[in-house]
Amino acid sequence: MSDLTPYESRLKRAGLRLTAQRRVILRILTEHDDHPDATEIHRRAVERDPRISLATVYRTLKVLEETGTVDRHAFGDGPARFEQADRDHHDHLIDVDTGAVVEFSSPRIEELQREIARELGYEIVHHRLELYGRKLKA
Amino acid sequence: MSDLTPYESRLKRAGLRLTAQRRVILRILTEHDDHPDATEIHRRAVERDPRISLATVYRTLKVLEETGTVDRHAFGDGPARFEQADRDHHDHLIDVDTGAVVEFSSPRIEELQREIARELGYEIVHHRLELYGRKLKA
DNA sequence: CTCACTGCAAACCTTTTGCAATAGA
DNA sequence: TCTATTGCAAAAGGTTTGCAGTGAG
Repeated sequence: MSDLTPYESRLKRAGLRLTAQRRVILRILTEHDDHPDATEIHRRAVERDPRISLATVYRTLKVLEETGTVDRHAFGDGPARFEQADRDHHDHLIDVDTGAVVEFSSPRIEELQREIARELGYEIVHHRLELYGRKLKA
Repeated sequence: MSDLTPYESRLKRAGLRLTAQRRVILRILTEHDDHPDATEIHRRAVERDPRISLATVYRTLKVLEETGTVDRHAFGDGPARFEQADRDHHDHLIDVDTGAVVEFSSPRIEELQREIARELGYEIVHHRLELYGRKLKA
């Protein structure tokens, strides 16, 4: 009851059960900080506990998304990809050749976005900014 | 041979056949300027020519995308949505309550994007900027 | 002891594809 | 005529769901 990670205690606070499967999935999302899709998360999860089904991975990801623990992204048109949510806000640059994801943030752009939305009569709920680029020759 | 719209002659220039189905789909995309998905385009197409299949709509959209005639968007996580490409570049603000799409453009943001990419060692191939917002009380 | 959660398999939704028939050029 | 394009139906890929069984609290 006492050796809970911040993520685990957040689940409990939300009134959700802390199952073995959820523990494993949480650990996968917090240990690496890449952007795996559900299948990849399932693959990693099964290594640690072969009883975890893909359906549970999807259900858990949905729950974690709803409690604000993970962010869901849809880069390009492939499957959704996930990352833990708690860190600083950032956007993504995706290498079109390799699929690599580089994170960045620009307070100036954020500010311009709010400005534009306000001019159009809107308040921003969330946004999506993705740059798709190719590595420059050095 | 002479009464072709700019879009139709562009197809011919690309060495593609100008079929009745493609004419209808082109007309749907140029007449309205909303952002319909493939099913909606098919629905509108069948009103004009019941022989058009959904498969053809998808194939045509792919061809039109490749020739730079339409842009494909993936707002939120639903089906892809399409619009004609030829107009000025712009980004989208999506009303989270109604699904309405407002277009805007910001040269300043574009410039900042290029700047950021360059700093990270990348050249931008394309980008996606979507604001999801809620109408302000007036 | 309860009912939230799980695994399994089937269903779903969007999009793509193989194949034989059709129709632009 | 020649082959790009089409319709149909089946398949593919990602994600969700119904149901009966399991396990966290």
